[in-house]
Amino acid sequence: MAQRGQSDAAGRTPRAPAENAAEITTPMPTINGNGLRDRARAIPEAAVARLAVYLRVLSGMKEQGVASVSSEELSAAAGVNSAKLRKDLSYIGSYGTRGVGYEVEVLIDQIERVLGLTREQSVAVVGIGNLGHALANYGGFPGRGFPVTALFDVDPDLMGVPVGGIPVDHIDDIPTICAAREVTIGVIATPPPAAQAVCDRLVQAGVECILNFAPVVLQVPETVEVRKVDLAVELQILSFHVARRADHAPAADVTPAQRVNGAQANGVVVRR
Amino acid sequence: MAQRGQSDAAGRTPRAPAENAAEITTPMPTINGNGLRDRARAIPEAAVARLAVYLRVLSGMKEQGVASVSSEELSAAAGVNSAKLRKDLSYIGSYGTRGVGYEVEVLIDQIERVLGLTREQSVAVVGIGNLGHALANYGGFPGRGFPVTALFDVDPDLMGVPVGGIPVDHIDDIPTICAAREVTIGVIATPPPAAQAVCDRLVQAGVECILNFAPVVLQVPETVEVRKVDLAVELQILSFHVARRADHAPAADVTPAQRVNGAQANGVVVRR
DNA sequence: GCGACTTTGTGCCTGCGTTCACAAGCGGCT
DNA sequence: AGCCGCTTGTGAACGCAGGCACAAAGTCGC
Repeated sequence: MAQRGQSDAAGRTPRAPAENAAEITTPMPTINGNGLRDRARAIPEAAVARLAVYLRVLSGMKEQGVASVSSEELSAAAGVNSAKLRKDLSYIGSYGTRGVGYEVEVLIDQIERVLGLTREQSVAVVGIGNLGHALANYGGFPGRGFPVTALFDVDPDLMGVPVGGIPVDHIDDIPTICAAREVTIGVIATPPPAAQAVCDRLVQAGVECILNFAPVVLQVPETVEVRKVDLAVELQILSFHVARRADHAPAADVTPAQRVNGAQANGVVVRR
Repeated sequence: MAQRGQSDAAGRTPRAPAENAAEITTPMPTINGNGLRDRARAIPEAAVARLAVYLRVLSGMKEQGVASVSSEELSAAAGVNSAKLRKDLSYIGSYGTRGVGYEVEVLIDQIERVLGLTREQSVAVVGIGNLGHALANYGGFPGRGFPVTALFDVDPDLMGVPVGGIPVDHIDDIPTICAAREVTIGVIATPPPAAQAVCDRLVQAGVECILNFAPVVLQVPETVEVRKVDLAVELQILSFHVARRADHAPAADVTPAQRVNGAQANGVVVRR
């Protein structure tokens, strides 16, 4: 119960959203040091993912010279409901102006701050196959980047060969090199059998966040955050939908002719 | 019938249970009644994603000669709660034997049936850059595959060059070639500016499911299913967690175990 | 300077997905 | 043959996320 109380009833609502969410899940405030950025804890995971999308859209707008944007415009461009967008933004504070909208630059700065993009995150990619190559060259992230500072593989032919400007090292060197280069995010793009071993080495090196492309369930200490991207699963989900359609409406079959590509979205007419 | 009123109150901390209990009214989604496969409609999206994971684990078990498995074992291997696993499986029918477990082969067959893997889904990959190469060569999917039957790009140097055994065609030929090869799933791995145009062509070709790797929000008719994989967003989510940790516990910490988020092991101790 | 208009921020309600706990059911043991 | 232990399948509770709708708050026009 930090400084809540009647302030939100009285007029100002400093950081109300953090309250009602935290109230249920975590009775323990744990406002260590500064109570300022602590509300970041209360942001729902799903909202974080969307914030990243908003950030990209905003970056594009900034480049086009757009200075101000309303929740309606931004939500349309990001493909979400405008109420949801406003709620997402309210998690990180109140940076809008009623009757006007949001200042693009301010919003960009705030989202970057919350997402931790103000300090660069070193990334290590393990497994320099096709996918690893793609990732190593992916350098062009929007706004601040995630510099890939280390590459690893087991293939002797790859050792020392630079890919995307970074030489490849042997996975046995993961602990030393990652620690030395202060890698904070590890990306696993190895064949499935090697993934767990690689993961263990990354953890050993102090990496606390891992993006896993290998189709295996990694076992990690609970201090380590893992996100998984599984191409096969994505395809199978789509396959499910194909099958569902086929079962569901066997009559309305594929008729390419009648399906004129109407750029009809969900009622949203975003042109850009 | 369940006298759970007592046993529940015994070990729980009920907070105002009266309110929400008011209107449960189970939707009753017209499940079975006739045992048709039409109930596939009722499977939650999240459950479908997990079914794909179970399928992979089961395939591995089958190869190792495992004939039968309990929900406890399977859930541990898949990194989920055992109750959740059983509920997921119950969506597709009752194929377990009480007191024993599930027959691996039966489960594999049923999951494949529900996911629509019994008929092969032709996949087209558009954008043969680094990522496109990786996808084109990804052929080795578990169990039944998703044969990649068409590749497209705009680069004249790539035309006709086989990648992963399939020649590359120009994106202008998407409508004809995709229709001819009965492509059901399109994968977009192009640069962002080209994505929407490619998407339109795929839709025009009759493709109803699209996997989008380009960081743009695609506008499609509502008959088309789009799934998005965004590497930058994934990294930014991880970055958020790095930042949260840094703010939260500058020193060695005890992670708030409340969210071991991510479908990873929930304190499940796995052999090895 | 005041009123009307615009847009944000959010309380509340609804619905979905996850979790819990237990009865039903099956096999093996005595 | 009957009981006992194990495991499934599921009804019900719980918590989170999404969406509506409105009051608060600021701007613009007159």
